[in-house]
Amino acid sequence: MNRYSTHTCQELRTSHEGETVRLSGWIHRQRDHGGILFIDLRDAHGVTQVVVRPDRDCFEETKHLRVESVITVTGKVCHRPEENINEKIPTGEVEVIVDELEVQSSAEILPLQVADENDVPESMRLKYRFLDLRRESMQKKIMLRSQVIASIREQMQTMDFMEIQTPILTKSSPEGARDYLVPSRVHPGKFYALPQAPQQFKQLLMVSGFPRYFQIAPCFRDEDARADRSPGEFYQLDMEMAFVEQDDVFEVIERLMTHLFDKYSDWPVTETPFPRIPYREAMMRYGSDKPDLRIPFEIQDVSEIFKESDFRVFRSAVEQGGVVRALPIPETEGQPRSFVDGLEAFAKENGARGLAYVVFPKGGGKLKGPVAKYLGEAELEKLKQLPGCGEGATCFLLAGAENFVAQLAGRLRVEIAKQLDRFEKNVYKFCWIVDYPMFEQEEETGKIEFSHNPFSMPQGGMDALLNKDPLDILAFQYDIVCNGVELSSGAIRNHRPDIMYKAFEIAGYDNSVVDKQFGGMIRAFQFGAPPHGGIAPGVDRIVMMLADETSIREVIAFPMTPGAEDLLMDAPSEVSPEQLKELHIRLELPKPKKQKNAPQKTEPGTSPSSATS
RNA sequence: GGGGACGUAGCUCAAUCGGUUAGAGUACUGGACUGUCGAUCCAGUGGUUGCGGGUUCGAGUCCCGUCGUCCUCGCCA
Repeated sequence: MNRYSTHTCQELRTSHEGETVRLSGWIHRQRDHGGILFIDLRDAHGVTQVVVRPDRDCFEETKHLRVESVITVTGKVCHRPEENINEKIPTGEVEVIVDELEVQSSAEILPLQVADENDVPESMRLKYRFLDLRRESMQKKIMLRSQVIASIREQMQTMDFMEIQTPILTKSSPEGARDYLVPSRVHPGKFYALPQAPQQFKQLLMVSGFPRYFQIAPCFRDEDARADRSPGEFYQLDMEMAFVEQDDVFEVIERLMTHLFDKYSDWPVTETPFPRIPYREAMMRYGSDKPDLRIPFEIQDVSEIFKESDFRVFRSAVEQGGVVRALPIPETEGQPRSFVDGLEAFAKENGARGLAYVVFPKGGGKLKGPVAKYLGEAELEKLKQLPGCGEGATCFLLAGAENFVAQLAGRLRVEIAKQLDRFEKNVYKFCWIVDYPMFEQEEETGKIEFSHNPFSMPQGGMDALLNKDPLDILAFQYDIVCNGVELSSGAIRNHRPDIMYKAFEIAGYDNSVVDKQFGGMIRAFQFGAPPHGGIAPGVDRIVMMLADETSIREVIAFPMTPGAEDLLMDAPSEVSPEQLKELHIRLELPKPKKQKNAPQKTEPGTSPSSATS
C-alpha cells in the first residue's frame, strides 16, 4: 500500500465500500462528540469525512490535533446510513472509519482561518500566503491560472508559434519605466537591467528568421502599483510575427482570446472581429483609451451648440480653442441631491472648477440644475435631443481644454456607472484601440516625444515623417481592451533604420543616441530585417478577468504589496557589507525624514543615461 | 511625491451626543456529549482601542502629528 495515499480526498464513492484505503491531507474541520470524532480531511482535490471511534489507540491524541495539521489515515470505506449523507460534498455518501492515524505535521494556532473564508487584511494574507493559498477560492484561482497558461501554450503552438526564452539579465534602456538594476561584480560600476519586456529580443528573433515567436515572459518595471498592476514583476504573453500587417496580429489574438474566454468563462464574449476604435474617437466618446464598453452611455461633443451661447463660461471655452462635452445619463431624474453633489466633488477633486448639469424632468416639467437658467431654449432643446438624453435624464456638461475635458468626462462616466451600478453584467466586451498618435507634445516644455513606443512604424512611413506635422502622424500602434482593462499594447514595428533614425530625430535624439541605446537592434536591421509586428497581452490581467477579480494580486501566488514588498520572504532586505563590497557598491542613504520636506541631498552615484520621462 | 478611506482581542465586527468595568462571533484552552458535517452546550484565556501629543472633570469617540494598510493621481517605451 502506498505510504501516504491510495486515493485522493475527493475520489471515494459507495462503489469503494468495504475497501481499506489510505488518505493524506489537512484537517479541514473537526467535530468532537466525546464518544466519536469526525474529521473533514482535505487535500487539493476535495474533502472526505473520516471517523475516529474511541476504541482506537489514536483517539485521545487525535482529539487534540488542531485544524490544518497534516495527517495520514488508514481505514475502511463505509456507506453512510441514509440519514447521515452529506449532499454538499461529492464524497458525502461515504466515510472512512479510521484504523490507524499518523500525524505528519501538527499545526500551530492559525493567524488566519482556512476553512472559514472570512475577510482578512491583505497584509495578513500576504504574510501567511501559504495558508491563504490553501483556501478554496485561492486554490481555484491558481488552478485557473495554470490552466490558462497551459491553454495559451497549446493555442500558440497550434498556430505555429515557437516558444523561445530571452535573457533576464540585460541592458538598461533609457525609455519607458524605471529599470530594476543588477550590479555587475565582474564589471565594476556597470549594471544589468531586468527586462521591462523582451521587446528588442523578440524583434531580433524576427531578424533571426523565427517568424512566429512567443513566450510567457516575466517583465520587470520599477513603477508604483495599481489594483490591476502588480509592482515589480508580471507576466506577458509576449508574441511577435514576421511579414504581417496589423490585421494579421489581430486575427491571432482574437482567436486566442475567444478561445480562452469561451473555455474558462460562461459569460458571452464580443464576437470577432472585435470593434476597432481609433484612439481619437475613443477619447471623444469614452474619454479614455481603455473604454469600458459595458457602460451604456457616451460622451458627446456639444461645442457647436454653445459656440454662440449667452452662457459665457461655455462660449469662452470654445472661443479659446477648448470644447464643451455632454454626458447624458438616462433615468436619473429621481436621484437625490447628494448624487450630483457627490459628482461635483469628484469633478473638483479631478481638477474641475465645477460641474454643470441639467435635469430634464419627465412630462416636460421645469428644468432643474444650476445652469439651466443660463441656457437658451434652443440650446436646451438640442441637448435634450442628444442620443441618450431626453426626459428623465441628467445631462452633465464640461467645458475647457480638450484633453482635460475628455479625460474628466471619461472618469465621470466610469464613476457614474459605478455609483448607479449601470454596467452590463456578466459579459466580456472587447475592443481594439487603433491609430495612436506617433508623437505627442509634452505640456510643460512643448517638447515632441514618442507617445507610446519608439519602435512603432509610423503610418505613411518615411514620407509621413518628412512631410507631416509630427503631431498628426499616426502609428501602427494598438491596444486591446476588455471591460475597461488594458490587456495589451502592440505595434507593427519599424524595421527600417532610416525611418528609425528619422523618428528618433523628431523626438530629439540624434543618430548616436540611437546607436548607443539600441545598437544591437539597429545593426540587426541593417542585415535584412523582415517587416514584423506583435503584441504582449498581460497574463495576470487575463486571469484576473476570467476569475472576475478586480485586484491582480488575487491571481498571483506570491505577489508583492503595492508598496513593493514581499511580506512572506521579507524582501527587499539589506545585504551584508561583504556582498556590497564585492559589487563595488557604497550606500548613500536618504536621511530618515523627521520633519516634512526634509532636504534631499543624495544623488545617485551614477546616472548612466538621462531617462526621458 | 500628492489626494482619499480605514486602523478596537490572533481574525471579523460592535460600543448612543464625549460618560463610569470596551462587548459579541470566530479562533484558542478546559469540560459535557456516540452521527456530526459552519456540530451543540458550559466555563475560561485573550485589549497600552496602531503610536505620540493636545483639548476635557472624563477620550475608542474631538483636534494635531506620526506610522501602517488599501484605493487613487502622477508614473506605467
